[in-house]
Amino acid sequence: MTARADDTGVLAALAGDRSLLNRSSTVERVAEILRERIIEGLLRPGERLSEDAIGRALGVSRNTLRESFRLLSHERLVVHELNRGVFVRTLSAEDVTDLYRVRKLIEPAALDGDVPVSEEGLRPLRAAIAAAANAAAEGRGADVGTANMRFHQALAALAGSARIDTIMRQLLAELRLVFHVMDRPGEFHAPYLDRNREILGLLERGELQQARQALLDYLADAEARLLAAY
Amino acid sequence: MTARADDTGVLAALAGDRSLLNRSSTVERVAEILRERIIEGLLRPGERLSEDAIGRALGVSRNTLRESFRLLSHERLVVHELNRGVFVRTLSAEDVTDLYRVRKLIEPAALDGDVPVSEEGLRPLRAAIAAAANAAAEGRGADVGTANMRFHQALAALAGSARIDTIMRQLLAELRLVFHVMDRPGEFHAPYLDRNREILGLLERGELQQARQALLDYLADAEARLLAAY
DNA sequence: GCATATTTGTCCGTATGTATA
DNA sequence: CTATACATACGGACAAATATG
Repeated sequence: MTARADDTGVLAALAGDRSLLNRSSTVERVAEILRERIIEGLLRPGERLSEDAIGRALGVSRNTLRESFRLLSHERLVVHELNRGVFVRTLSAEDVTDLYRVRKLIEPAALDGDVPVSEEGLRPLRAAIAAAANAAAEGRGADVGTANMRFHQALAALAGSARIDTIMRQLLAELRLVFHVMDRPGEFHAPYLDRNREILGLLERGELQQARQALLDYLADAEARLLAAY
Repeated sequence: MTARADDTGVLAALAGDRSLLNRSSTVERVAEILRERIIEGLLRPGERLSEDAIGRALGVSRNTLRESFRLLSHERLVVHELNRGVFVRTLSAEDVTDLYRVRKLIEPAALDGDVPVSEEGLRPLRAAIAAAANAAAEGRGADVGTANMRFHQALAALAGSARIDTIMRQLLAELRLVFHVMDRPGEFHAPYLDRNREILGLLERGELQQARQALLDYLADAEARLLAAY
């Protein structure tokens, strides 16, 4: 932070917020900020996002902010109601069912091949497990969830498809919205660390079919627990 | 649904004109117009969409138009290049491969169950076949393609998932971009009318596994022919 | 149910930065 | 390198819809 402050500080002073290094538009950066706030639960489901208030808070014009809103609405993180504004999405039990229907389709498919998972494929899986273990040891429940999702993102990535990666990323972002209407979102993920570890172990030993079955069990269990909370 | 109908049903009846009678915003209507133009090939891959020219042509302000562009860029139909504008997307051979990777994942999955396809599920499939046959008989090649895609959209819909429907719709829209860089897009679809008919026949007879295999053959064949054209 | 205040939807003008002929 | 065209972003305006007292 201190090291970067020198570099970006000068550029930021000269070129406003848009530095030469940062090749993204204000619209995209604002969308990124809001996306993060929503995913972290700082902006809670059902909450209205006021153009005036948020535009003022972030120091951007209404027009710019509205473009960001359009991006987020396309990601299903917010809903846009005509003449009423945008609201953080509130998911229904049917949404949960549907999200898991797609997860059960996409994630196991990544393990359908007969060839063992490559070392490059395993690395992000191990990293996610390690991050989850650390977060759990330090009692950071929310971070356990984040690492957990990174594990499953990495699982889907084994399919080697850019579009599947995108689909999976959006599914997991939506799923975050579910956690934020639960009582104790932090506790939800804890039990799954071991199950993910088991899946990873099976993958390392090349037992793809068992890994696939363990994954299916995991998904069925997680879905059932989420639905029970609704 | 029925339990909530008392609360939301009344409200929906009063305020629901929004979703039924009409009333999408200008932004969405403009996006819809552009989406159609792109899908039909009137706006060709690589073409730049000038804010000024299109805004003037459609009679909307640049701010409104830019919001529409954001939606389309999120659908991958256009690419947004910073400070250069938006362009109709041009797909690569890798894109084709990736699109079919996802198709091969999603479409056969809709036939994975053991239960025969319901009558409601078969109806849109038959309608699509009939539309394709009509278009073929009248030499409307482009419409054969449209009907063909509707058939596969209906196939994916058998999964009963709103999100899969959306994913499929976007995949097929992207795929249209591929056809528009080919020499004779109209001719591409003609041979597949019979194959779709075959799939439908197998589904009607409840032979799901054979239908699934025929579908996989279809997809492999279509992918190969598209890649050959690249 | 009404009158008022607030907020969104849309358009316009403009200043600045960026890309390109 | 300059000139030109264009995108980016801002702020103001006003009508229309919605929320509030």
